[in-house]
Amino acid sequence: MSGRFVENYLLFQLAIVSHNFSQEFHGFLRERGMPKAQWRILINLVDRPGLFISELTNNTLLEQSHVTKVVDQLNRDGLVEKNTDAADRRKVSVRITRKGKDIILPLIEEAKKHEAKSLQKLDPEDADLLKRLLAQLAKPHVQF
Amino acid sequence: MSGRFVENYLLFQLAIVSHNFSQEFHGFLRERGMPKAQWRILINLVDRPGLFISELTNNTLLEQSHVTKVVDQLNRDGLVEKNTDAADRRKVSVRITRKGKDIILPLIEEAKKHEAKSLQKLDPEDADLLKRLLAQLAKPHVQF
DNA sequence: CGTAAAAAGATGAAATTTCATATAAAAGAT
DNA sequence: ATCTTTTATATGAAATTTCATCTTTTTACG
Repeated sequence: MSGRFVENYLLFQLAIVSHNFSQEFHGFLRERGMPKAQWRILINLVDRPGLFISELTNNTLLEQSHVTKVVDQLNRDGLVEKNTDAADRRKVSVRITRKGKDIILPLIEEAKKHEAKSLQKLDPEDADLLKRLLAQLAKPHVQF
Repeated sequence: MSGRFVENYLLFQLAIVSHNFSQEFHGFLRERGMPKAQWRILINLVDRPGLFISELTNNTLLEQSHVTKVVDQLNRDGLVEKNTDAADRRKVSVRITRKGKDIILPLIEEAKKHEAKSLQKLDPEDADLLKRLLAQLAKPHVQF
């Protein structure tokens, strides 16, 4: 173990691993004309009845204004539809369309394959362990 | 465990955890006028005799042209200096200056504190385990 | 109620990041 | 040695992403 800060900075190591995997798959997506922001939004919508812009913002690691813009693009392309919420007319509910599903479902299958390949580097128990550790880290937020 | 793809997509969970931690600390850095790209470059330079642009590109998760631009900015601000390599005059060696160190070292102390706080969510053995798993995942690259 | 404060999204300008390509140097091939 | 290819970095335009702010709607409170 080196004395260098950067090599022992666990959160940077986490960023590296995450980034490397993401880049692999995002490159694949880009070739198919799907930027990562669209991907993240669509995989959140695919098996839910609809989410508000604010919920998408919380779940996609994107900025609110960015979500608004990408959702508008997806809407123009017919992959999602927007509806103002009847109960609270400030809120905008975003729902994936059939066309959107037809596009995203095959890509999700590819993502599963990619994930399986990626995790082959770990013993199966270790993969479960990693999942548990990540879940534990994900929960609260450190107040810095 | 839900049947929803996104909640079982380990590599996205990894992205979420990494992003959340990074955002916490990058927010802190931004308040001190240090964008994340500068931070990443400087922590790679701080305890090494000098790195080429290409090495920084490999170690910072940034694009080559982005590294060039940020290094130029750091150079203008006097935090690093650039020198063409004598042996291979295409290469540019980047070295942190005393001023750069004076700025980055206190921030690294803060990063260590932040990391320690973040990892308090895990048992110490689990933190070591996580580190091991990440190291294992970091090594090769899946050919997608 | 009526007004103030808070919350949800939208918007345009500014900043950042990427992409494609240019330049320059080194390495390889004939 | 000359020519070709590859490698390292730089550059400018384009695309993406963020920031600050605006509008609309809801909530809170006197």
